[in-house]
Amino acid sequence: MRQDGRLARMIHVLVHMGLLGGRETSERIAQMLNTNPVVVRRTMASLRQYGIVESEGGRGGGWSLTRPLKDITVLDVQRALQGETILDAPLSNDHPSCPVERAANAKLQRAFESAEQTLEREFRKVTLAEIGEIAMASAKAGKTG
Amino acid sequence: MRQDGRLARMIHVLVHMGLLGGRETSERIAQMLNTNPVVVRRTMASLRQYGIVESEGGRGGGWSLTRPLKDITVLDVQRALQGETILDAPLSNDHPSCPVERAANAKLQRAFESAEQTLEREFRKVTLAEIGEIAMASAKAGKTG
DNA sequence: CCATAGTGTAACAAATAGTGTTACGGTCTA
DNA sequence: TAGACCGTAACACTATTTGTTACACTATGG
Ligand code: FES
Ligand code: FES
Repeated sequence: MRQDGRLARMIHVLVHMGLLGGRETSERIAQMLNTNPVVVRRTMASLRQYGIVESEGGRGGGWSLTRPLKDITVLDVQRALQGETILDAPLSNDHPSCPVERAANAKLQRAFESAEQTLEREFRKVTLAEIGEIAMASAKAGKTG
Repeated sequence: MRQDGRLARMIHVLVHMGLLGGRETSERIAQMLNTNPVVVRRTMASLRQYGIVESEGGRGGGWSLTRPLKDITVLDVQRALQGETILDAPLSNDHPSCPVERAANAKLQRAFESAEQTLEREFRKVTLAEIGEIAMASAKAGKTG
C-alpha cells in the first residue's frame, strides 16, 4: 500500500535548486536523480500544481521555485505528491458484515491515524531551509556520516 | 513501499479462533478470508515461527492458538508478520555522497522513526481479547456501523 | 521565420510486490 | 493403508511504480 522515494528525491531537488540558485531543466534534474526527463516532469508537475515550483517552456525554460526554502516544509512536498493521506491503514475487506473484522479494522484504523498525525507533525516541523543548512554545515566539515 | 492486509486478516483469524474455540484447518480459514489454503499456510507459518499459533499435520490436524487472546497484542502479530520494522522510511539513494541528499534522508528517517514509535505504542496497547470484546458487544447490539 | 532548447503528455515497456494456483511430498490417525 | 491434514516450490496473475519512446507545443535567438 505504501509509497515511494519521490518525497526524498523531490526534497533533494528543491534544496539543490534553493541553494545553487536559479532555474534547472528536466534534463539536468534527471541526471542528478539518475533517471530521465519525463519522470522528472511527471513528478515536478505535482509540485507545480501545488504551487511549489513553476515551469517555463521554450528556449531557456525550466523549473524554478516560487518561494524561498524557508517557506517550504516537508509536509508541503508530501501533500503535493500524495494529497491528504500520508499513511493509510491496510484493512481487510473479506467479510464486511463480520463484527470481528470490523472491530479489528477499527482498532487498526485508529492506530494508523495516530501514527499519521505524528508523521504530519514531524513533516510540518522541518523546512527545506533547515535541510539546506544541515547539508552546508556537514559539507563544510567534510563529514561523511 | 509498504504492504498489505495481512495484519488485519490475521487478526481477524486469530480472534475468530479465540472466540469460536478450537482448531481450524487451512481450508476453512481460506474460505473465511476469500482465498485459498496455500496462502493461509504461507501466512500462518510466520505466526507459528513467532510462537503465536501451532499446526498439526495429519488427520484432524489444523491450526490452534498457543495462548489466550488476552496474551496476544496487535504488535505481536505485526512482528510475526513483518519483523522489527513496521514503517520504513522511503529514502533516496541517487547520490550517496551528496550532503543535501544525506541531510534530507536523515530528517525523513527521524520523522518516520517517530511515527513508527507511535504505531508501535498503539499496537502494543491493543490485545486481541479487546478486539473480541468489541466485536461481541457490537454483535449483541446488532450494530452495523 | 526557422532552428534550437525547452516543457506536456500519451502510450507503452520493464521491474517489483502481493496474491492466487497447481502440484507434489510428508505426517498423522482411523 | 487410505484419507485428511500441513509444507513448500514453482509458476501465473494483478497492480503499482518507474523507465522509455514518441510527438505536439512554446519561447527564444539569429
Ligand atoms: S546533487 Fe545537487 S544537491 Fe545533491
Ligand atoms: S468470519 Fe469468523 S470471526 Fe469473522
